[in-house]
Amino acid sequence: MGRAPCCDKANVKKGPWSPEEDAQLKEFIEKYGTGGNWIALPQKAGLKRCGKSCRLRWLNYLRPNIRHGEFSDEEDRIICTLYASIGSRWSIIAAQLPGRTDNDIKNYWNTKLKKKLIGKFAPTYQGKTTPFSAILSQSLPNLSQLYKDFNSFYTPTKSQSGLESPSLPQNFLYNNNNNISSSTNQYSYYHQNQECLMDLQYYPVKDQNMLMFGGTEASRSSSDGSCSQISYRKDVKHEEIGCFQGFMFEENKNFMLDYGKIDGDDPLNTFSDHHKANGILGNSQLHYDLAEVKELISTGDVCSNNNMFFLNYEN
DNA sequence: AACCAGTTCAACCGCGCGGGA
DNA sequence: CTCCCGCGCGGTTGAACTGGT
Repeated sequence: MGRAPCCDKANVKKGPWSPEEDAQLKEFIEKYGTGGNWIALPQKAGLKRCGKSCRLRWLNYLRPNIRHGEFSDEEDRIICTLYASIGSRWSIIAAQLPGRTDNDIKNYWNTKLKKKLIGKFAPTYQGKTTPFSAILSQSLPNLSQLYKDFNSFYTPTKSQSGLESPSLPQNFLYNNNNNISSSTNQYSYYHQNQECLMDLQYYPVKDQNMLMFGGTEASRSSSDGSCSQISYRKDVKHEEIGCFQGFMFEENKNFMLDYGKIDGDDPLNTFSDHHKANGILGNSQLHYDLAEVKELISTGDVCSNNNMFFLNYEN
């Protein structure tokens, strides 16, 4: 037994709105407002439409100052930045773009922008073509914020067993952050009122100033002392995108935040395989060093003058 | 001209949330 | 505190459109 329908489905019109209906709705709302009740509005306005349909039509098309048409580069940048940090919260993203609706932005992202980003770069590494997308944030985040972002990117989806954490490199570096335990090297946070712990690994890459930080598996503590392992995936739908990585640059300190592999059944192994395949894990070289990334940015194909961005690797 | 595949985007649907009774 | 109801949101659908053969 489902929820009661919001209107009499048999007596409401569905499908595209006619110009007459548009005019009727517009005229009514301009005259009387919505009255704070969309459900009652169609009857008052003499429309054979569901209240939700009226609301959608008004918000997406009829209300004043709606903008349609091409998105500017600046709008692209804002959408990418926000999507990278909050995911598919279209209404919040829309709030940053005056005149744009959440529906418009959602459609734009799903049909154009996502593809545009994925196809933007195709540099080669060891003979492999590696699509590359870059998304910049407004300002240089501090490490604490970076960890918060990291937290927001992940959500436990299923239990998994049999995964072993890779051993930490000898020259493991510890970052002094409130959420990270120096003794256990675990990042703690709360999900669904339960304390969750994530093992962290730092891998030195390329040079001493560039570090990699990866959360590849985690354990959730239980009251009975048992520990079950959980895999982590992105909260947002990035399955098609593949492995998402973020870099952060500070003066003389270049950090790479690795969000790990997010598709495949075994995040730990795919993470490892992926990075082994690309020569990232351990002391070997990174795809792009700072100079290379700066060069990519300077081509103008991605936004510049920001300090944090996200890279996309596709296998 | 006809057909097909891919793309776009308006609109629908179901669900979670919050406010009021 | 619980229940009900409307709103708002994000995901999905499908008709219309476009481009290629």
